[in-house]
Amino acid sequence: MAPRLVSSDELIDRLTMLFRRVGYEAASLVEIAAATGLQKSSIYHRFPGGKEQMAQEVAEASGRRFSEHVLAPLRSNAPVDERIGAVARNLDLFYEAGARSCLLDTMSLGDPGAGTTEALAAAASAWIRAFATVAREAGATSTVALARAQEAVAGIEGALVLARVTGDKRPFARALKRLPEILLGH
Amino acid sequence: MAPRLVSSDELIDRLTMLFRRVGYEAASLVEIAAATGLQKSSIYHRFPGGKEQMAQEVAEASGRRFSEHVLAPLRSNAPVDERIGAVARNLDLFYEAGARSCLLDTMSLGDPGAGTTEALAAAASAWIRAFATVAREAGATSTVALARAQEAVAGIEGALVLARVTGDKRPFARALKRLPEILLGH
DNA sequence: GTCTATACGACGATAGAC
DNA sequence: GTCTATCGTCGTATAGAC
Repeated sequence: MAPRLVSSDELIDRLTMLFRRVGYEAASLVEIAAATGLQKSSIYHRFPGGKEQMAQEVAEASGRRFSEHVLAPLRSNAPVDERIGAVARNLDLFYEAGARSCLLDTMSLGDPGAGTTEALAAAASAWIRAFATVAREAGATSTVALARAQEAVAGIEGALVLARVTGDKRPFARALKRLPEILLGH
Repeated sequence: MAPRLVSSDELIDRLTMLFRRVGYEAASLVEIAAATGLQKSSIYHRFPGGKEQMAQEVAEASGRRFSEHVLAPLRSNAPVDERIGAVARNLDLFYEAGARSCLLDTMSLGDPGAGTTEALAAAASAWIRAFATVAREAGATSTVALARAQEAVAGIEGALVLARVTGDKRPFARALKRLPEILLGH
């Protein structure tokens, strides 16, 4: 049994980077091999289900990590605005100040398979739910909290699209800055 | 000279629909032929530059039409809030209440060629500029007006991403409803 | 578990008849 | 201008040695 040249975590990491950058369809196996440092057939040994399985595992892992790391401060017992500030800083790192696209966007085009589509939907819902919980703590009804959470997430996703298309990352910075106002009410 | 089975405008229309739905990379020539009702080689007669030329012409035409039709009410001399309301209704039709994705998003992944990328950037800038002009009319400085315009466009683009991923189109409706507040100041 | 080599279908694109 | 037929390449995926 030859030693693993690339750990499972690192493999997912590098695939995640690739899918975020070019999306699902444009990520060819040649690029996947180059990005991971493995040969095509070695990758199939890790993902017998091929590209669809890679996409699904990336989507699932990314949703998990986003929840565990980026959104983690929301579950602390610091003051609400401090928690939101911490999440904003995490988001700035996660999206590299707007330079990196979001998997929810880039992997939801083409035909990445049902499993991936479900994983993306689940990740989006979890994010929105986490934001909505904070809004509720600030006194909003569950309906209003959901709307505020969706507005906040949409603002971030849209700013990332703008950054990719126009190169201007300032809207992303402002979307993060507005986060407290949006979630806590204007 | 055989008669044109599909007019040039209709050809662009159908290609636009396809690219909005699946993006650039996932739009294969087989799908393009099916969507347009022409054979692959007939399409090459119209677009000798192949898929890249199709993408570029679609991006350019879409930017033009968006400016001429969707954003047109902004250039009338009705009261500002009425103009914005008219644009919101146009946007609702253009994006079919959130059911259709935006070309700025779906065609900015993969490698659609330099011409397409430039056309998308130009279209995004024109949209933002049009919104910013309205904000300036409402008394905002040019810096603030730009920020408001970008916030408004990002809100719409993000809501479209959310709609595609989660299936929930309500954030899009709310993004349109917020349009006056955002552009005219809170 | 990784590699080289290869199968083979789908892809973008072209040739040439009508 | 449209079609049928076809080209070469690149795509995903496998086989089998080490």
